[in-house]
Amino acid sequence: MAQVKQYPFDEIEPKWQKHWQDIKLFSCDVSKTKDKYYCLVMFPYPSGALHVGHGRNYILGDCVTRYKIMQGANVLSPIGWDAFGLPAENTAIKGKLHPKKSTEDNIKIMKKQLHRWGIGYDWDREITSCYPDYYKWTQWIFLKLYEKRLAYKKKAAVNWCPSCQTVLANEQVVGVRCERCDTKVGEKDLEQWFFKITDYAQRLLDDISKLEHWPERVKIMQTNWIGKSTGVQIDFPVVDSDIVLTCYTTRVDTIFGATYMVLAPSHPRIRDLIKDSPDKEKIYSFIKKVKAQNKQERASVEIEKEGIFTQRYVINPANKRKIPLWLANYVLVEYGTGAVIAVPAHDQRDFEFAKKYNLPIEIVIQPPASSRQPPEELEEAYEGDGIQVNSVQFDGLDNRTAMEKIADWMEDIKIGRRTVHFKLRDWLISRQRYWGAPIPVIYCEKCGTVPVPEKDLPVLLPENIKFKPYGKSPLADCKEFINTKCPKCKGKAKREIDTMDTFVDSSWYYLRYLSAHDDTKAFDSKLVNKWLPVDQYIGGVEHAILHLLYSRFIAKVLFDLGYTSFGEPFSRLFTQGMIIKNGAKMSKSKGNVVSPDELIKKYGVDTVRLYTLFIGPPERDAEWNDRAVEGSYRFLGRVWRLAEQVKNQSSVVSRQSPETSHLTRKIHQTIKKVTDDIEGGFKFNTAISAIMELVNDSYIALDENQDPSTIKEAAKMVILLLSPFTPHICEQLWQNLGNTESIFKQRWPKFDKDLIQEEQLTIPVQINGKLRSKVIVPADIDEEALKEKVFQDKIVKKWIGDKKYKKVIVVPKHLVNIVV
RNA sequence: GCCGGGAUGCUGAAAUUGGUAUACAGUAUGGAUUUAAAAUCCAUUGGAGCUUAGCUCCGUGUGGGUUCGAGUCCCACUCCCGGCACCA
Repeated sequence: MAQVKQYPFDEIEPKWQKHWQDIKLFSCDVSKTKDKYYCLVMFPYPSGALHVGHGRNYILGDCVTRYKIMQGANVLSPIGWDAFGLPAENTAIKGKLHPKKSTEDNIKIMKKQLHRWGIGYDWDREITSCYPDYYKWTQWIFLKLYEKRLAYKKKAAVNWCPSCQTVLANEQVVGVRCERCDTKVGEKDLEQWFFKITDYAQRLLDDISKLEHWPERVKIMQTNWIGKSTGVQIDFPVVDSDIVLTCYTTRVDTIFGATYMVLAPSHPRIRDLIKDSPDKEKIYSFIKKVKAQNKQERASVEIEKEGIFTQRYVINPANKRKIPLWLANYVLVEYGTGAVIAVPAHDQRDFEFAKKYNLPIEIVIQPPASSRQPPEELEEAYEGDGIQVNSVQFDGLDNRTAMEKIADWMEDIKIGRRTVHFKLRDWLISRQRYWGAPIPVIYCEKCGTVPVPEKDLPVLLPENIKFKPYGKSPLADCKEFINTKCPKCKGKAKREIDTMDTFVDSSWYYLRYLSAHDDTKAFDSKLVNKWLPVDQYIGGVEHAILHLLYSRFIAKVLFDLGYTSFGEPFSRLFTQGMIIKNGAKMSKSKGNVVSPDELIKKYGVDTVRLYTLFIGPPERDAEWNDRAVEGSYRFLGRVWRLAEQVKNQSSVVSRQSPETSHLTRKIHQTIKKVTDDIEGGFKFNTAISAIMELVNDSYIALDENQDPSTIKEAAKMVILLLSPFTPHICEQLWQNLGNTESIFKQRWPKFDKDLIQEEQLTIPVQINGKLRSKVIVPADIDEEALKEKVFQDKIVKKWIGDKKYKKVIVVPKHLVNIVV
């Protein structure tokens, strides 16, 4: 336990935090765009007190901000609150505290914490998404999408969370459970508002390649989420009927091997197809059985494939063959057309199904000769490439070529057409909830759906409301809200009672910061075009898909509407890892939350910041270790004492050392290392270890009574280099060294190229690849001189003896290897 | 199953991207200082062996390969963590 204070952190921290406020260190004049730098952290949801895991995000952002300020950039570092959302409403239902109140309380707590952490923001630009001056413009965004026909309403089977009493987007269901409250999700049919993000699927996919400075893993996740596939839609006429069933396949080369067709049990045409079937009852009970298994359950377990014959046949238009029509549980109605053409020889699922129900298997792609088998001996489907067989005019082609030729042929004779398919689905934005931005739409008996005119925004959320544990949205009972006049005919009309998904709020907030209090428009196009895209966006990897994809989508819509001149909102993205405690993500429910407040009280905030940064590479998850915090605390004590010592020595007249000392070189090497580590991508952990080395070397120099002015210079550099990480102690020490201006008005130090190399090098000498000796040589030695030196070495002579060497490999400045 | 990421001391982790593996910390042990403790400072802290001022081998999940030289590159595999999942 640290019972003796290393340095008076409790005095200096509040002092400097106040000072930064007084000199308005972080307020940004956005009219000046020279050297602009927009550093953005994902705005937090006000959930209550922050833990050290949250802290990582803000500390990283703060380090970048302070570093860039010292680089001379005009830095915009804003903050706000993603303040709408379910938890506040759930609290209201349980605790009778109004969401507005609880949200404001939480914001107060978190704001205090951010200040206490010493995180620098331009607080004049603070935004809160649940206030009318913000959500007015969220509603405006909705109207713009509506005008562009990118917002539409449709009835859809949606995920229904019985606990939250709200609809969840497919994307928000985790396993079979609600992302937020972990309740098992059911299904319900409702009229819902959607944003047509699928219209942008291709562009969202294409532009991923423009995101040079995004983590590879995030780009891959988004690519997979959009899930593009190209294939062919083929029409299959049903025998003795005028129904035509359309199938989608990505393997049109296997079409001649189709031996049956399968429909999803909820395919819309089933009723028509089986209305005269003798097995009608059996089929209906099968459908009922499959529908009882919800989608997630069907997917999560490797359940047995089951199916039933419909007693109907379809014609394969490629070869006019009559094939049976089945229903099966492994086909999903949500994907493709809900109808699958089954090729058991070349699709494993079809293969298993065919084996079970004794359906024929026919090979149409011949694998390499070695692995050929007759169909009845196959143990699994062959899904690889090969040569076409049994495919009439396409026999002998390789299947990749055949795929194109067959598609051409089908388009020619009009039995099929090429199509592109995306997994991405439209963004469901309706929430049957109170605590969100009301959807600005009015329903009139005469005029139908009428958008609220822009001049009537915002549609205010009524504050006097009753909260009910279940049932309809609280807005449904609020007559003053619902009853209104039609903007068109002035007749009686009702308001939409759904509110918007909070991802809508967060899909455009980064534009609002530039003109946070402008009540005439959502954002200032001129400013936004100068300041965007965001130079550095920092947030948790959990937002890798939803938030980041929606923001990209909205940015593109606003670009298309001519409001902005950029198609991508964030040019550089950093996703930090989670802080783990006892092997799990910190959460209140798991009871493993580490509160920063106590640690800050005990060690000071700089220690907590330093440890958070030193714990490991920021993009990786890291296990929090309370005891290890003390190491960071001790280090800051060492820095403090070093600065105190050089301060006292400052009066000593420095004697010029004839040669550049080791410490001088170390200073410049450290400046280079720290600068490179920050620029090269958030490698704060190694930057800090380099500073630690410089401190250690300074103490050694002190012990050896080396030139005090050099040691003082080293201490000065330690303070400067450390200042983005531990700003409070650095400010104080900077002042102690006799400076009157804030350290953040200082320029980031530059290193001297000539001094970053050692004057002497220790070159390892290998013989046949094994380390045998080391020679010390001048740093600027040339290859020949180095060789000579090596062969004079006693140990080398001993190893080689009289033997002739075959060759000598010299890696300049690195090593010499002699092959004997 | 597929797609990502990873595996290095007792622990968190470094390694100039193919060039002295384990930097910087943490932990532990011993010592100095102290009436005592805390704090501070010093030493040791991958393994084995030896003829122990030191030296020699082995050692980066496993097995192979390329190379003068591999934690790093190639092939095959095992395990762990994320994401997706009967996607036609």
